[in-house]
Amino acid sequence: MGFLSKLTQACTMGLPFLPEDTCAKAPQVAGIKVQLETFELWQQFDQLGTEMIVTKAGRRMFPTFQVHITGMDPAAEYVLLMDFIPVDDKRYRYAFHSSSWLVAGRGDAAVPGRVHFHPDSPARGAQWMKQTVSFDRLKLTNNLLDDNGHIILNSMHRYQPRLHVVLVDQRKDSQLTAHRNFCTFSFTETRFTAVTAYQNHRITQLKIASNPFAKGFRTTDSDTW
Amino acid sequence: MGFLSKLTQACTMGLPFLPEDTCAKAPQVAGIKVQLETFELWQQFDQLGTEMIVTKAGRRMFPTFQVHITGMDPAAEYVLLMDFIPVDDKRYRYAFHSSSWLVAGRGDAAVPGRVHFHPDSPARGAQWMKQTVSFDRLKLTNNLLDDNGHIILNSMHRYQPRLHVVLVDQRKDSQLTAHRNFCTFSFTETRFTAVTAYQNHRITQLKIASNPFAKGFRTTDSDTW
DNA sequence: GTTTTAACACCTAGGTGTTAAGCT
DNA sequence: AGCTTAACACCTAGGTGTTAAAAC
Repeated sequence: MGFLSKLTQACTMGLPFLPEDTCAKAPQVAGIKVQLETFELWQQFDQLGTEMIVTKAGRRMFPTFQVHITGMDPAAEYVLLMDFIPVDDKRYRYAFHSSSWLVAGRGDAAVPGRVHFHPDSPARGAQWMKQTVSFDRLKLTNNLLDDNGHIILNSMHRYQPRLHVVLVDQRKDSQLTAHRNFCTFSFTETRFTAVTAYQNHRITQLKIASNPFAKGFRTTDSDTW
Repeated sequence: MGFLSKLTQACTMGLPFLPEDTCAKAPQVAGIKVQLETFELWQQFDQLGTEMIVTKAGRRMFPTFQVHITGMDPAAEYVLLMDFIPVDDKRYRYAFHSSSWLVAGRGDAAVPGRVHFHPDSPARGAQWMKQTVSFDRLKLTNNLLDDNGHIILNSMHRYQPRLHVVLVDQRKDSQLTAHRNFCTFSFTETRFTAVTAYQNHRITQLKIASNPFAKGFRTTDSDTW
């Protein structure tokens, strides 16, 4: 089995969600620090209840998940990838009259678990640390039969994005040590509800105000963010 | 020294230009066949004397260098890269009155030799063979101090693009066998003169007629290609 | 009634040759 | 004179929320 296949398995199967960063004790990953970029923007969305559009063809996230990394071994090789785990086993619906989310029953059947490898992977620590690492190519879809490698999510369900930093072990015949030499980072500010159409109008307005691609919908009064 | 550094050195230094494809006898590269895509278009340009624009910021090639590959080991890993070698040691100028290229003296000082790695490298044979491999991200520049990793060329000089297919040897502590386990392919139809502005008006017309990005300059009479 | 889809106008981002000015 | 540069209008390609219709 190839490296990526093994890694995919390891990352989608056995990893429990932990609210804090988890690092193995291997010297080349233990010291890694990850800082969420555009943190203030994520916070603004989070306070309103972030929503992310999912479409059949795949939709980018906004805000984009991007991080600044320190503490890697500059010469060592790492793979960076993201996955999304359900926050709970509930389905939600939005009550427009009260402008709030309500639990609408148990979660739907789990979708095919997928991961998104950062396209620069694998690369050396020096490269990852040189500048902001952006996952802007990542797309979300609600198409269970998606054939483009996009992340599949259930609409009206809540998800927590996670970042995994995996050390590529160069030693010949080493068992892939993905279960040991990796770190997992999650930022609770990046949680969101997957939707096919925006529910909370204030989320729509914040997206329009902050996403350059939505500039066409800006009015003078929504410019103040 | 890293893999790519070694490879870069190996490819820019010691490789003599050969008009025919050259393959080492290693079983995983000896059977590789490479077919130039959009061959007819390249031929049309070649018959007129292909010109490629070079700019300070970097300019794509048109036609794009793209190939279809067969005969790889589907499970083996390969790196694909391109370089450009001078066809001769001459400088050219275009005689408008006779619509032909003339030798204008000896070639200028050689530019920094660079290679362009296909961004999907390294990847398995199965991946490379699955669909057309396109080098559309490759850019040509005349800026000797270019900092973007673009291919540096002398304007008014003739060049031959080359494709190198390098087998990535997975064995630990194997000396990098780039000097043995690789193939080089060149297609004489892809030779061109680097220019900062088009010289032959028929080349301009064929570019306008065939490059979608130049559609704005099409007239009804140049549509017939 | 709620959720999803597809077409759409309006953007960003960047690839074209043109053109006029600048360089040597 | 020959060659190069930079601004430009006009494209391609694709990321936005909107909207009305469709699906369930």
